[in-house]
Amino acid sequence: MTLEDALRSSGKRMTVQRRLVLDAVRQARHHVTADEIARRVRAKHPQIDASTVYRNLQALEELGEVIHTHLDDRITRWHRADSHPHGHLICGTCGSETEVRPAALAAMAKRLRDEHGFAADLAHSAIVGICRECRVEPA
Amino acid sequence: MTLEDALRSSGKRMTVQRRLVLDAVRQARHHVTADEIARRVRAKHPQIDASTVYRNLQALEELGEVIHTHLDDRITRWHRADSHPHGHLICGTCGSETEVRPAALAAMAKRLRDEHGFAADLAHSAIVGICRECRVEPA
DNA sequence: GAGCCTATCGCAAGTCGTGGCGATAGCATC
DNA sequence: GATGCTATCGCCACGACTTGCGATAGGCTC
Repeated sequence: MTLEDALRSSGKRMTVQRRLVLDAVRQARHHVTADEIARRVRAKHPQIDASTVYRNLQALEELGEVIHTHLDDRITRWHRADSHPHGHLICGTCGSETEVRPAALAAMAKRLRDEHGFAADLAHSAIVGICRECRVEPA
Repeated sequence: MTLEDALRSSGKRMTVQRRLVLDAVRQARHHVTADEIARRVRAKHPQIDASTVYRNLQALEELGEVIHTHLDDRITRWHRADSHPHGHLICGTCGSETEVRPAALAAMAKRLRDEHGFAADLAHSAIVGICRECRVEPA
């Protein structure tokens, strides 16, 4: 389904603001915060409000164009929906962040599906714990 | 180690505010929000500020008395450290919340430890996905 | 291309949580 | 029990969102 089809079938519209937010997320290499997106967007259209950015990120997520992730701070990260999926391991001691292949999480996802009928999205929230270095030599 | 020992050895003090916050978390049956704790605390001492509640929850967590958890909203939940540990499965579609025994998550924790040397705390953040009911009959 | 419906916008106010600052009060010592 | 060091307090302002509201502007229809 194209973006136009998705827009039409959900009764949404394409505005200049929505276009700019989508482009900003697509151009970003990795995860970006709403604030970073707002800055990029305002480079061309300075009057665009932060709430517009937030609302468009939500709308674009409903359309399947972007995805958000939670690391262990209070800041939501966004990325394009077609980037390679992966989980995050975050060390609560030193704050280091490691990416893990979905395969490493698939076994647990399968178990949750078998035992609870629950289709887990293990890339949505980071997994918090203690990394190898901090276990050996606590900071 | 008793609470007094823990306080002494970390250079912390026991204030009436800290006592009230700890009691409020201990008396709560399940998870509670900082706001709910603040309300309980203010029932006796109305002048206690929200920031004091937040800072005491942090301090009590460092002392090992309370623990915080993230569900899928932006609100942190607190509970006593000696309650039975468990993970949370949260449906992104209907919002339902299911508790899971740690054993169901232990297999994945082991895999992360073996492959990445990472000691995951799978009770810290809820696991988001789609529950059985919503998979069969999407809302 | 004008008209109409309503999704979306910019603005302002509110929520949850964090951090700085001067005042207060634990608690160890005398 | 008085003294002194400093952890903690209440207050306030900020940061990341969220939400209600009247104004604007997509985009379908004629």
